[in-house]
Amino acid sequence: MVNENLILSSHIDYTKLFDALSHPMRVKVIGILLEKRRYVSELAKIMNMSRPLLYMHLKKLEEAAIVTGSYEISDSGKSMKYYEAKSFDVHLTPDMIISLSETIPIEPNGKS
Amino acid sequence: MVNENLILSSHIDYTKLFDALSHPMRVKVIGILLEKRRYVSELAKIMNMSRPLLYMHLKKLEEAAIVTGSYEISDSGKSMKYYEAKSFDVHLTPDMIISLSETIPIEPNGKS
DNA sequence: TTGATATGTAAGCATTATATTGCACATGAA
DNA sequence: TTCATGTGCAATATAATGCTTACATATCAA
Repeated sequence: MVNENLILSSHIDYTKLFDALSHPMRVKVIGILLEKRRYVSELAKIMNMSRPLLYMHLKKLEEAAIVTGSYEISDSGKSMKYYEAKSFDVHLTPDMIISLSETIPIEPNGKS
Repeated sequence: MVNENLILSSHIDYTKLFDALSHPMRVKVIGILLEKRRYVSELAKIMNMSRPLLYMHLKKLEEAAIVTGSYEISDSGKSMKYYEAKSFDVHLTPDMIISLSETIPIEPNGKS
């Protein structure tokens, strides 16, 4: 049986993954969500961060498939958006980077 | 004996590391330099990239301590700047991110 | 009805990142 | 001297990020 909460390495967009991990506050968010799922306002309070800014970071994390959000109706009837972190297992080594590097084409002007 | 070509995990600035890896062309550069060291103009030709742009990327990689540059006088007497990639071994797992997350303070406004 | 709490998102602004063009200097070989 | 090749970097333009303030809607409880 496949663990659906684990990101499969073959499906990873590494550029997005590394970009998602390139900001301390996003790493912090992942750390918090790995421990326990949280809804947006709750997370914003913990992080001491405005919701618009938090949304921006969550969007990046979601695009990198590190976290997922889902709506839920609380007992009191309010709509809550819960975020949780997925599991992952990426081994960063020279061989891994060489393999990854070989999948990257060299464009005419070095762009990508 | 310590392998001086290996980045020790205890010395890694992960934000800089991930930021360095967040651009495809930089990953490509690392892949190329892991295979063989190259001097700047040579690398620029391989990458099909202007030197100023390549310098910008190399600067980021150097700040993340993934590559190092050094000058050398060629047989013909010209000054060449050679770049080579260091080795590394980073295991990206939930536990690792949680540990990393715990080192990141929460600032008053979520900044960092 | 008002207040607290949840959602979402638009608009503006400052700062970085990315990428180009152009110039300068040095050396060896033709 | 001129050409090819190596070095470095300034100046500029454009795009993307990061962050704030503000507004809008919805529900429950007082």
